[in-house]
Amino acid sequence: MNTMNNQMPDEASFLASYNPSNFLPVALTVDLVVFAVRHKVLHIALVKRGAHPFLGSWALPGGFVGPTENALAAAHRELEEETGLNLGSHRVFVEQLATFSDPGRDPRMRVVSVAHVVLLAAEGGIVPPLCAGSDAAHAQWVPVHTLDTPALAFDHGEILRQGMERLAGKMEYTTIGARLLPAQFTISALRDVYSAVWQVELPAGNFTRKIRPSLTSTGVKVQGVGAPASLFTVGSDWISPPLARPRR
Amino acid sequence: MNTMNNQMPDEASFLASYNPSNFLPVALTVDLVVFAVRHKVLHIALVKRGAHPFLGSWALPGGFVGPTENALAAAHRELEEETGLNLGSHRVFVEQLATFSDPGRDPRMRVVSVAHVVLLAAEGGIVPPLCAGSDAAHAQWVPVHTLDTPALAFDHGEILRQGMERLAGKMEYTTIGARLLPAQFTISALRDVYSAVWQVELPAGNFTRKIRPSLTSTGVKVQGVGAPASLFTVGSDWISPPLARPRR
DNA sequence: ATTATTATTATCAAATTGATAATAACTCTA
DNA sequence: TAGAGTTATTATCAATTTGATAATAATAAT
Repeated sequence: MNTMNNQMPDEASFLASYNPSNFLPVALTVDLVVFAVRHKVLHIALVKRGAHPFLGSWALPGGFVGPTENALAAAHRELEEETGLNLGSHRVFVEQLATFSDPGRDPRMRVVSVAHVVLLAAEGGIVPPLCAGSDAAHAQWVPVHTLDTPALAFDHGEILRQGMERLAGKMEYTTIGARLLPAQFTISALRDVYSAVWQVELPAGNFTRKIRPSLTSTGVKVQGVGAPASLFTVGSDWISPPLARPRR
Repeated sequence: MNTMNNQMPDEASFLASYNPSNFLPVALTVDLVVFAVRHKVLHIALVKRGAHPFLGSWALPGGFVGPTENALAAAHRELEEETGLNLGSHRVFVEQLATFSDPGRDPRMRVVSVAHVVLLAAEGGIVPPLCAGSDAAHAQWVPVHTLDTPALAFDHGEILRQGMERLAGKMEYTTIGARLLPAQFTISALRDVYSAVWQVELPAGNFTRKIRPSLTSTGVKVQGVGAPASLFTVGSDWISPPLARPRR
């Protein structure tokens, strides 16, 4: 078998079969829609751009995918680098959102970005502060529901919109909302997450009745303002039947 | 304003700010999971590879994203080129699935692929035949549920798995299944789509009761083997409350 | 004409829902 | 320390929805 010398003709036939005149290398990046619930308000991590284009505008954190990593690994790495978060000491959840590839989305060159949704667990409503990343950009938590999304840099407003829809939608039929809380949490804290994301108040009694089958009680109780509440962990990733998101 | 000469320093600072040592150009492709229901059986379009690697294996249709098109446009173009389908004369639905970027997914070079789900409408259980594409690869409809997915080329088995999960999942809460049928269809035909995708028989009476609010009757009736059935169009993209997919 | 097949509507007990209240266990404040 | 206020959890119940099954009707096949 000719193992040594078929590498080159192989790649040549590969390119030929795919019509090389249509082939152009692109830069691959990741963009991160990082959510956290601070004091019952849904926030997103944004960086202020320190260079043209969109100098001074808010943008999503992100960066290039390296030659030896996939997009998911790049998302984890950039999360640390751009926000200063120590992933070893925080609960984070990352999932791919969608890829944005319009030829003109970056005015400088062909940049294709794989957007990700990141959920950062808050402890008692407190979220770790963000530090300026490896580039000088200023990073900050910003409330999402009062944000002027069209003012974001590039197509980041549309990415954020899709990220919010993904989070809100998946919270109907999965326990993904618990990723915004510590591993052990009260049902009320989870209900506060739903209120922050869906922007509605859910009746406590019925919420407990419907979410309970997806949770596992630890038996431990914690003191709050009123009666003590049990701590739960996620028992199932699925909520069946799904919670109905009240639509206006 | 220095519009003319800040292009170069701008791009330089862009690259610098993103750590250029981690930057590597990649080839961007699309892969297509093309579904159609033939005679009540869910099929997928596959091409037989005519070159190394994976010579002779089944693979998903796909190809490079051109310099002036986004991934969605490339998906439409490659669908025509690789399967010989005339998009002007068939109902097709295309939506992005996910992006696959593992460094080793193609042994020849760094290829990042944006996978798409494509739904092709069958007319009376008949699906247009596939022709060999612009490259010599042989294209064919293959029943999905009896397919040895791990035997597919590259990571196409995993892409197919995610595509099937997307289709089956979205059919719980949207009328996307109707995209596998002509614009006007009977409730029974739609139920057959659900049976083909979910691999379960759904009771006819209850299915009608639950799907009806999402459909619009045309008033026209068609003759089949039994009683005449009304033709419907999609009235709403959403099914609320969702249909419960029976799980084993 | 009779039988078989299918679409559609109907029926009904069981399960689920939304709304509301009851109860219990705590903190806060005077 | 005795209310008053707050919250978690369970309970209640009428209204709605569900799954199962049947009834009805309209056609083709024999």
